[in-house]
Amino acid sequence: MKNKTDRIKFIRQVCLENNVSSQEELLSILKENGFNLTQATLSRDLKRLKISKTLTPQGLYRYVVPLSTFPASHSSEVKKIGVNSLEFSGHLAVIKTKSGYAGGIASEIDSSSTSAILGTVAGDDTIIIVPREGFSREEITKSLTKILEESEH
Amino acid sequence: MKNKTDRIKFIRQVCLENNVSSQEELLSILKENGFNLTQATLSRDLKRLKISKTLTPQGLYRYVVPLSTFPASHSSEVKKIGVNSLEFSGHLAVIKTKSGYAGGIASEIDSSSTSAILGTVAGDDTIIIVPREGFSREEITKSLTKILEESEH
DNA sequence: TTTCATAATGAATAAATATTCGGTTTTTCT
DNA sequence: AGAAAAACCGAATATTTATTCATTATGAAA
Repeated sequence: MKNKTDRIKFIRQVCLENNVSSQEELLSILKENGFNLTQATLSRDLKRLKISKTLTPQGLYRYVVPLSTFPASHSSEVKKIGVNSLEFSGHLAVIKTKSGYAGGIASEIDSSSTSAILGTVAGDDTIIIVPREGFSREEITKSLTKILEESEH
Repeated sequence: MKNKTDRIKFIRQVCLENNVSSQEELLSILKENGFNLTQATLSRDLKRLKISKTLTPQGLYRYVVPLSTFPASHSSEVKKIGVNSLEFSGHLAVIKTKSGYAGGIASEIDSSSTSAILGTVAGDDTIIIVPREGFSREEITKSLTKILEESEH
């Protein structure tokens, strides 16, 4: 019996690589691969992954993985080298960095694809961060902290 | 009694402007506006429009109109290569692109001289778009869709 | 106009998906 | 460790959505 993390990853993988069109179908694939669960759990997993059924241009149904989902992890409290400050203005967040660091750090943020952050643009020592609507400053801060920690090793 | 074409247009409009989360809800909006139909027909209409229920980052369900089904001046259904998504946050719009494409696409937007868009800045895979005051999200979406389609040949 | 084909639609139903409920396990906090 | 809280999950169920079936409208061709 495999654990939840593996299952979630596997579901994501299957939806990326195959053309799954219903939960029943996905469920049987999962069972073939040794994951034992019910449709109820699968429905919840899909919700966690924000995977939803959409229509292809051909009019077929298909589960698609949004770009912004990622496997979560835990945090301590280290701070990224090069980052000087994080401050909010209106609904934007701004990170000030050492000169020349902005681009590199911004791309780490981009590649983390946390759902809290819609996108970033960087100058030389400044990163403008556009949060997704509905996320609080606290949530944004948490996400950023986590990202900047994780990239530290 | 209004006709099918009007109804379809209206459905798209409502899904763009409101946060509809079920067919029942949409149905009652339609009825309030003089459209008389059943859930069966609505389901078919949504399928025609390729509108599907997706999950917001907050975990709420919502019907969304795909970028590619907007009525364009030239109705090529082609979506701009490199563009992954368009989303709004506050009064800004953000386009996510394939890595490295943001600059090129942003300059196409800049040179389009649409009155709806004040300016853009681009990172590596993100374009932040600053709309002109007084333009709705829908108008911005339409403008962008048109620009990205037109630049396709 | 009549005929034939096609599209549109609603009622009923099937199919698919989300959630509630209760029990269990896991994590967190002291 | 032990209590409290939170996460997890299946069974059953509620809800939501797609489709089938039958009927009526629409339109094109003879």
